[in-house]
Amino acid sequence: MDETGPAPRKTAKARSAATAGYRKGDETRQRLLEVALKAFGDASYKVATTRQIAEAAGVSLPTLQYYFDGKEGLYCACAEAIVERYRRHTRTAATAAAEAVHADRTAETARLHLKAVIHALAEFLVGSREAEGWAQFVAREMRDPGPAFTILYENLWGPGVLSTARLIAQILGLPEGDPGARIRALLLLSSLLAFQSGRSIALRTMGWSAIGPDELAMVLSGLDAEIDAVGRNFAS
Amino acid sequence: MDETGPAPRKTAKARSAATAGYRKGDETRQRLLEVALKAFGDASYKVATTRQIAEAAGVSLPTLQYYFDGKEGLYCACAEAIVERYRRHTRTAATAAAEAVHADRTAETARLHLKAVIHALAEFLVGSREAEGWAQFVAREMRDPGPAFTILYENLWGPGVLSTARLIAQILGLPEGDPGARIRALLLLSSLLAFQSGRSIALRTMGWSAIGPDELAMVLSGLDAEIDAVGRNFAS
DNA sequence: GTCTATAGTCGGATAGAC
DNA sequence: GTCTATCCGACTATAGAC
Repeated sequence: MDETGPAPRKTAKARSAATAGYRKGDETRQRLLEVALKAFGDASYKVATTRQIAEAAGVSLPTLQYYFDGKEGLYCACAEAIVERYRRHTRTAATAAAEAVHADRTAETARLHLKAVIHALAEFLVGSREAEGWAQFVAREMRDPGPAFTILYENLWGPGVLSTARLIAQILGLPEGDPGARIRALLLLSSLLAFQSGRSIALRTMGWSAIGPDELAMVLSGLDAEIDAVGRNFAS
Repeated sequence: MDETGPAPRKTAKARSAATAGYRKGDETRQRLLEVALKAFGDASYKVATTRQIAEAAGVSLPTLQYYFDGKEGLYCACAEAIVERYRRHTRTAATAAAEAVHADRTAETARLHLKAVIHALAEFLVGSREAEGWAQFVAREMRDPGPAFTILYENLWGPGVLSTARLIAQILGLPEGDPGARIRALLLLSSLLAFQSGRSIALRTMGWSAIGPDELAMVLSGLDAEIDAVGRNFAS
């Protein structure tokens, strides 16, 4: 039950690193992965360099080759690590919402759970210092699809958008899978990124120097207002 | 009154290209700029290459050097060109909204103009085929601030967010410059990017193959619903 | 497992002819 | 104004010793 888990992560050439027994070099592998997560968070796939990563990890270039079979293998390993860590961070809210959808199909229950999910996501994306780089990684791969797009779409974006859309459909009284609900889900999730991908703009606009707990609370209340408004009918 | 205007765009070294008279090479310069806009739209500053740009423009590398004093100069010239073209595209809606703010300070007028501004922006960002690359350029520079960040923030993001925030504040009955209104403005503008930066996710989620007039209409109606909800009070 | 040394490629920029 | 030729640095990956 380690950070990365024991199972299926080696590429063909690097298989030997996972032979049964003590696996002496696992710590080196882990250090490389950690450094790479940071590096690929700071810069895109093309711009980040294996030299820089190897140096920061205190190993030489061929070592990286040995464990991950090259730059692309390392990049994809990072994507898988992000998926796994993201799951651990948001499991609670996600399963609670999923159960609620089945247990109590009223609009107000769905609204409460939508708020809970969005709060969890916002806290993860904006609040957690370490998640900042991961979010950048995911956002970049979304905009300029690369070697890890499929991994991230199938494990993060796809399920996330769909479960959000399900909650919104329930609030609006629409059938599951309604296109309008999906659009609203995309708009809502995308607005979250104002304070993540768009951090430099947001800081400058708000006159903040960082997004701490107080700032996060203001953002959350803005998001709540948006969610409160979903599906309300009003005159005029 | 040409595409780029006559005035102050040369760097020190490239000054000679703008000496009085016929300026024989202006057409070459223009061609390079056009190609560069496309190239820097498709790829980031680091990833796009001057070789590729020069070749696509049908000139050699030193020519690029001659007109723009290197890669960075070309990049900033692109940013300035985008600002200028964006202004031409949205002048109408922007000035109308600005006047309305002064003429008629009711919430409903502000709401109508907010819708008009957002529609104009969405049509520009999502609808216009040529703006696609420009939007990518701007979005990238927002996330990873580079040589052109200041140009784009001061001329695009800053004014855009502020005028949106002003309209929202008016709808909400808050004083101009209220932080809550600014947050709502950032959230609203950021949600627009779901169908721009997030195009690959959006297409896949919606099952669309492209965003044509019909799809754009659905997005606009989602945005309208969001705007309609701003500032409404409702009993739970 | 991890290293040194190096191959092979490609990037931006410059010198200097025309 | 625009070119050809070239420099030099940085990158990914491999060969092969330890």
